[in-house]
Amino acid sequence: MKSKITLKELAKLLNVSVSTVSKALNDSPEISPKTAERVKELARLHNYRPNPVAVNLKKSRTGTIGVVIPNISNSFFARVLSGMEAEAQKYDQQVITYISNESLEREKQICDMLTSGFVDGVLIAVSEETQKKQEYDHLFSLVDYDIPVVVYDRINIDLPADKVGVDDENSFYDATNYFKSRGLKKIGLASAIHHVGIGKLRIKGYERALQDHEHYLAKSSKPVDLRRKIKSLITEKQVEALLCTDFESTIMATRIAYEEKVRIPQDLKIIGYISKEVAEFLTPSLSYIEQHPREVGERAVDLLHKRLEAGLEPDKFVEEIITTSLVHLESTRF
Amino acid sequence: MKSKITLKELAKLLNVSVSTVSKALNDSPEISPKTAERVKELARLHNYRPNPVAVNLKKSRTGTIGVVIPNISNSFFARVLSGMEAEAQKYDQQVITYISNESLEREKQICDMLTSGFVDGVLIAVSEETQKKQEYDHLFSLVDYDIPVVVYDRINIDLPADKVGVDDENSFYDATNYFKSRGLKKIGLASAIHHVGIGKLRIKGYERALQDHEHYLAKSSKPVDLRRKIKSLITEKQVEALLCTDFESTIMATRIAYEEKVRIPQDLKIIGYISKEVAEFLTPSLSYIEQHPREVGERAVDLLHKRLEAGLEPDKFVEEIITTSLVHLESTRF
DNA sequence: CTGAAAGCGCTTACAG
DNA sequence: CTGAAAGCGCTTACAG
Repeated sequence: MKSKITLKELAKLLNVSVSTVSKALNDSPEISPKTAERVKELARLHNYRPNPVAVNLKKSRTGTIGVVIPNISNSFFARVLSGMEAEAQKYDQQVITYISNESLEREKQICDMLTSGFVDGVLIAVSEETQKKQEYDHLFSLVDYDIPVVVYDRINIDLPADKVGVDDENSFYDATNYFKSRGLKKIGLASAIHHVGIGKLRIKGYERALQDHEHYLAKSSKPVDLRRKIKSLITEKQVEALLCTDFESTIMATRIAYEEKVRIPQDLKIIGYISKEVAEFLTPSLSYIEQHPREVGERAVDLLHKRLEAGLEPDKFVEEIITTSLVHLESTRF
Repeated sequence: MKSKITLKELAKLLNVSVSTVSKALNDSPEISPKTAERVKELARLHNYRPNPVAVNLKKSRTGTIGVVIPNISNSFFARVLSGMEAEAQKYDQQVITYISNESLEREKQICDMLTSGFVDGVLIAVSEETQKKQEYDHLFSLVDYDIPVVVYDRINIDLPADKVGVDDENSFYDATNYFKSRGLKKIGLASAIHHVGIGKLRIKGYERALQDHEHYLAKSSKPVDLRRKIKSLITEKQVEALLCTDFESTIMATRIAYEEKVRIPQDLKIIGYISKEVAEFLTPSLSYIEQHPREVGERAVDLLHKRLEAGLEPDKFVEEIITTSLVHLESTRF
């Protein structure tokens, strides 16, 4: 049972003052090499670690950053968090996690907590409900309290904050163009999330690339309807390729293709928005849009760090867009 | 731009001492109702919130709990975290998240950090590598530093700590018996995680229930091998039911059944260890073992809280097992 | 080069 | 009922 040793105790053991010990351990040039060595020696022996709470109080900071996540079961956000955690370690910041469960009410509670000084800065992806109701007062109050905020992923919101987003629109613009460039004419899109921001953007990218061609859309948040619509696209319209904006529509499309004996990729190419793990695992393996969630997390932490270190111009906010990649597996083989 | 007001400033405005303000805000009986009201009034007006770092320093605590997660992309752990976060809020504790990525090295680093006083207690599921190498020194050092530890999920480890686990063995024992009770004779099991603790337990439950019957096992961590073995079980051995210990084997089994025109549930019943979201979404929907991850998280936080409040007997550790439920969807319809 | 002092923002015995 | 003082464990001007 080791008990934590303090600066004061260390000082007593060494017969020097607390200030000397503190300076020695912090490599202050004021201290003689000899004393410094003595101090460090004993500190090492006792495995001394400064009490972070005391250090933070002294430095008027918390040493933590608050991360607000709408839905942790979504593996995209889970990976973003992972990137944040790794990057925060580099800056010796601890990550405090808050989960809003896509609820505006919960998000308000969280922001209220955050304004009382638990964290040095906040990384947030706003909840769906918040987006829908466009109620941003609680976010502005963070800003009012001088707490730096970085908005990540769901950046379509008018807030004086730095932002890190994913290039949703271009991902499907490029994917659609890829199919066009390979000579495909009938390119369809399936979506179970056409009503939310990222869904809209992906669809927009598809439509922008396809403005001169015919569109083939299967959109519904109701599984039964979506299934019917996708089936129609595959069997009646006989689309040659299908872009799927989300996990549900992707899995459904592959399943329907299989049931209808439409071969992937021979008769139908598919690109989905699913995670690498699932994509590689399916039969055939599924080409997917890689969003680089870890990078989103890392960049968000970096931006916050720069902001905290005053490395960014005040009142001028940065917006970073992480470019997606199209990863080709079996389902897009020509 | 509101700037945070301090006790001292509040005291000056009110012409009373800092102690009086502090006591008034903490509802000390020492303070006259009149003063208390005056103080609270002004505090409300300025939206005063005590600086948590200062309060924590004074109270010799951190106000945070550290959660170590092996793999946040695993939706089980994501949900556990969600439960922890919700429960921690109730106790006004902040959750600091650390992700070990199943790496012993990383886990050691994390534990090293944690011993220097960032948190009041630790909730940990040890990494796979740690389990395999059975190197637990870093965990013992947490205990040595008097940091209460609660081990969750992967509790098969000899550490003086409270534990919250899932009843992996019984889940498959019960599931197997369910099939037996319905008169099935050829009950198989597929696993891509037969080499790790939870996989072993699930298989053990299956074997215990089936001791007098023949076993039908398909185990491999290599997709190609696993696929071959599952296919053999389904087509050659013609098992009537299949228990799958993990996501990979579950998806693979349904796929193979479909390819081989083995109908689910008519010819083959399946129970898998997959999340509700995926289970309900598949065609047909898949019966699954619900592990109640949120509850695991909640109970872990509760235990830690009790331990911190000295509500648990010292040197006597609690082990809680969360009972799983078998959720019947279409794949087990008789 | 070393140390006494002030202070980060609180809480809490203790004196009056 | 109120306030001065000590202290949580540090850091950092400042004096010597």
